[in-house]
Amino acid sequence: METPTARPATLDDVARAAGVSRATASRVLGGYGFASVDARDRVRAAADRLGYVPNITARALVRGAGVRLVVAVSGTDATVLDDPYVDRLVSAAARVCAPHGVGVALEWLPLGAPAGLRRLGDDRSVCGVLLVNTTAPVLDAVPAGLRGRVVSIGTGSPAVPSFDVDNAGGADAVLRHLHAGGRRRIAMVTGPRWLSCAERSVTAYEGLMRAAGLPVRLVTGDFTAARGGRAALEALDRWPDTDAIYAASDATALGAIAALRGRGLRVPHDVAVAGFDDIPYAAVSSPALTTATHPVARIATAAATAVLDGRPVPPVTAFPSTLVARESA
Amino acid sequence: METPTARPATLDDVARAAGVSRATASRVLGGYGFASVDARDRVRAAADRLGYVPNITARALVRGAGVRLVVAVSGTDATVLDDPYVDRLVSAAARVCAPHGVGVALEWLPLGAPAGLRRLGDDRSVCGVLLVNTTAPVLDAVPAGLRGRVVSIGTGSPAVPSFDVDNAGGADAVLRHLHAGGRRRIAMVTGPRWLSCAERSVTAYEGLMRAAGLPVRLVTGDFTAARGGRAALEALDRWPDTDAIYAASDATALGAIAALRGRGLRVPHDVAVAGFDDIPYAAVSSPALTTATHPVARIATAAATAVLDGRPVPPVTAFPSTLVARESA
DNA sequence: CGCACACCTGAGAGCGCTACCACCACAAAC
DNA sequence: GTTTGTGGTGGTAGCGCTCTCAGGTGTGCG
Repeated sequence: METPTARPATLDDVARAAGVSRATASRVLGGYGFASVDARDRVRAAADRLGYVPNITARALVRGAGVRLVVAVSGTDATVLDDPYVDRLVSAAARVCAPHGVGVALEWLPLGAPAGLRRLGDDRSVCGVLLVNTTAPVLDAVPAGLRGRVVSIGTGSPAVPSFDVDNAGGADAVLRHLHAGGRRRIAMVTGPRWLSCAERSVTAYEGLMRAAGLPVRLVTGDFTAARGGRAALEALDRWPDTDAIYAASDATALGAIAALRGRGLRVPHDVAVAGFDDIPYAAVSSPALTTATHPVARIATAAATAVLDGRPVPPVTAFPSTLVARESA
Repeated sequence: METPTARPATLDDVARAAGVSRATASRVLGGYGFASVDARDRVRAAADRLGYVPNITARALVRGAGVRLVVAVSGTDATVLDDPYVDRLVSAAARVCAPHGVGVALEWLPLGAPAGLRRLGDDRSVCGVLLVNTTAPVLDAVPAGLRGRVVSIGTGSPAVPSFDVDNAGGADAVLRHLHAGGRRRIAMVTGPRWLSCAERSVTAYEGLMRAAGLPVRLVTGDFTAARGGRAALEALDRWPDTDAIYAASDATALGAIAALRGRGLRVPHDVAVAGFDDIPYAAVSSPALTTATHPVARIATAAATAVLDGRPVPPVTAFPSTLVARESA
């Protein structure tokens, strides 16, 4: 940490200060090839003294490596980026990427516009892509040049490995809990129907209901609280004897509870409500929300790590979801 | 979008395809200097045909520009990064940075360890820093090389411009609402006391209480729901006649409401509770939370834009906070 | 002694791009 | 005629780094 020069130190500066060539300095600092103990010490001391920080940009250029990881969220419009779920994903990814000198960029990937993905594939500064809210057409549009550098959070495909919570397992756990609590007329407020990974919990719901000889009552939601409230009331209007609502997300569930309360119904006495995600506020809502865990940060961390490592990854990595029984159901 | 070559097109490819020199192609695509209409057309057509995407890395290297924006969150330990507030900040920043080819990295900046900031200043790949949860010592440690590329979210200093919500104004609005509702024995659950920007609402609280001849009742929190619950009970134990709690964050307020309910107290009948932030779940909690807005995304967007633009910025930019009166107070 | 095989080092090419500079053609002004 | 633009163009240096390659020096072995 020498005198504060205007210009940050370069590898050349370090090499000169250590009395070796740039190649040797690079070898020492890069930890590859041979270097005598003496050279090693001198280079390291010089680097330390000058406050040398390798220029990631130059390294990336020569190595042909990328320098940013793009979180691409598909959806019909850019409001998909406003979701707290996306916030957590991006934040966790950014945390993983920081030590590698990689930055995270957040982009909206319009549904049915494969040009965006193609551009990402032709962009050499992109070291990887995290596809969020993927659908099959999006996965089919992944250019060959991107293979191995792209993973999906949610639905996967043979070409694109996926990381996700075990949607079916979580739905299963919640619905069994509802059933064990004596609920029989369970309506489900879904996520957006075009979102293939969200459909897995719908499928699980339908399967379980049919197997138990119970009625299937589906109302479409979009993971938001506002829509959740409207959807819950819609369900009650269509099927007044509904005694439980299974919401595809905690936000939806919280919205449903508020709407039910607004109509004078007691939760869980009149209608039980359960969600999915176990967001921080689920524990402190009134009534405290029964839900299933969704380890978003762990999923994002694993996905980002996979892309950064570049090692082959199993086609599907499902993170278990466990029931959190509280008061609302 | 020609045949999918294994190697993404470079500027050389485009120049060759257009029958001009690399310099001319660069000029056309970069939109600077002279170029004949003919050359312009040919270059643009070639670029389009080859699916050319400029390599940000190479451009950054030659321009001496950075390629990532670091969100540095100070705190005693890395758990500060788990805050939903940080998630929103990072996500909004990443959204702003994406079109510029800049990625966002999230780092923990240990309190009292200026080496981290110094390293950031010596890192040529860093185009800017967003300091979060700043304290005066951290601001004093900002190296000269970083000046003009660093802004603070929260407390500022003469050398580092700041962007923040109008903490005092928000506190003021909430406390006046509490007072207008007849509350007189108002306890405040603060944020972490070392966090200078959070202290501004404490100061506002103290000022207002003193001016109104009301007792000052402070309990320390840390913005989390869990701590908020414990702090609320602590306040009630120390001052049993407390009729309102002003929480420094919505999470704190939600935790307080849950804890109060657990003790058989009714909100707002027995104790009114108000928060600060207006998070999405404030509207759907039971009772719906009275709070003041905190436009986190707008703040982060403005801060990131300021760093990216590199233009001088006023020392303090305060975003107004407005009261959102709901049921809890 | 010759040869192989370590270990160690520096020269230098080149990643893809920008931007400085020299240059050319042509027209207008002196 | 010469000078001075002015629009258009290409050559090329060089950003900071990695890594190949050629060339050392020293040791063990036939």
